Amino acid sequence: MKDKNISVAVIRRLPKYHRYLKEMLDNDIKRISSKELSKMIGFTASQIRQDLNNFGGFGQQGYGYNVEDLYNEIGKILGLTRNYNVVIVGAGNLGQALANYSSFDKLGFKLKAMFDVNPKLIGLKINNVEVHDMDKFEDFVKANDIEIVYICTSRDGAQDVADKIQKTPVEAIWNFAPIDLKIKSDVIVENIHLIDNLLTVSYFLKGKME
Amino acid sequence: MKDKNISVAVIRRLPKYHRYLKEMLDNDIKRISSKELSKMIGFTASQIRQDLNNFGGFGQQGYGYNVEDLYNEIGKILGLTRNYNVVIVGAGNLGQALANYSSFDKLGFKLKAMFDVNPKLIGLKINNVEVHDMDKFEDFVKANDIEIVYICTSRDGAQDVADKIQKTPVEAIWNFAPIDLKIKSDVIVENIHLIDNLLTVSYFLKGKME
DNA sequence: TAGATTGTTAATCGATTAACAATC
DNA sequence: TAGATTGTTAATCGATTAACAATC
Repeated sequence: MKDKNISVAVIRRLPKYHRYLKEMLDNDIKRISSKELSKMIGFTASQIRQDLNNFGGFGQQGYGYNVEDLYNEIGKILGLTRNYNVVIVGAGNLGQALANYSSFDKLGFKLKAMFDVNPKLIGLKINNVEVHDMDKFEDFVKANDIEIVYICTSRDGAQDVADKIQKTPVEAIWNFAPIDLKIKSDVIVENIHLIDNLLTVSYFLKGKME
Repeated sequence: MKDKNISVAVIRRLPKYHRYLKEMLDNDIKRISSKELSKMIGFTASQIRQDLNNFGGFGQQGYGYNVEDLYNEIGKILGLTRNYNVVIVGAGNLGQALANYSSFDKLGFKLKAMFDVNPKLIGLKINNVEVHDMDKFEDFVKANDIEIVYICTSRDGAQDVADKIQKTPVEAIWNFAPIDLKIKSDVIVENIHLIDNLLTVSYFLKGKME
């Protein structure tokens, strides 16, 4: 399975396929055609077939796709065949919210520790995971094979964290701070820019009003 | 300013322009050319000029763009010239995190109330905003000219909230539940699908490893 | 077998980039 | 004025959709 030259647009649709297939699986739906799936998921049948064929022929002419097989295949493509060690930096409300999401854990994203600079938070246990002093960050991350860091600090703290991360073997950052991190190494960065998203809401709202 | 037939791709870049221009403004940068901005923001100069010209000629040949003017113009395009009344449904960690973000407030998104079904949360005050019983939702929303609802419930509660919303004049939903809401009316829905985003992280991580 | 539906190629559409005349 | 940089048109590139032969 050589995932070469797959466009980002395709990749970003994969989790949605995964989500819908899981739902069908839970509802005991055994097979699905691109046409039926199209109706549910809102992509064209043609696009669905194109998307899936980037990774291999998972379907069968005249039949469609086996839901369970396709679900598993997409899981594999998304890297859900193993666990990932994770830490959260920033143990405020958002960090705590993420620490409490059991769905991340179920998918294999295993939270090993949280970090903060605030003495009031250090020592707390959130969902059985301890909040450590940020001083311990680099050592902990190196000693525990941490691969992904969720950055839940304020805007101002985020770049510092990114700089520290680049001195460790951490492979990926999931960034919630409203800033584009400057990264020299090949660390993967995926951003959740909440404000950017909220501003599109007001944009569309404004359009509706006119 | 008739924002007609502007593609969504353009719209989703606008908040990033807004963010960078704010930063320049804070750093007393008075003017910027598309070429310089390109270097900072990572879009091509050509794309920047194309994007901006969808909304009007904000620049000046031989000079570039006035940072403050452009910042204000983009703010206007994004609908940041007035306040929006907001409520949050779901007063758990995530709801509380959003309630505490002062940046939303500063941009004009004014949180008027929170709602939950959990008796332990009802009556609490988060950042001076009270958590009400979900029973009061419809009445409150109608009586207080609420335009945007942030849905921070679990997956299972979200569609119920969406159904309730459709019985009110609420115009837009910012949805954090991992589900695609079924909406019959023309309510705007903007999703933050955290899991979908996290799965792209594991996808790219997997690609790196190979 | 006949019907259904995929896999895949070709056509279309839209978005990005390049180029340059207009003009500050 | 000369240099710089926009606004805008044209060219290119990539993504989506349509079509249909292959085949289960």
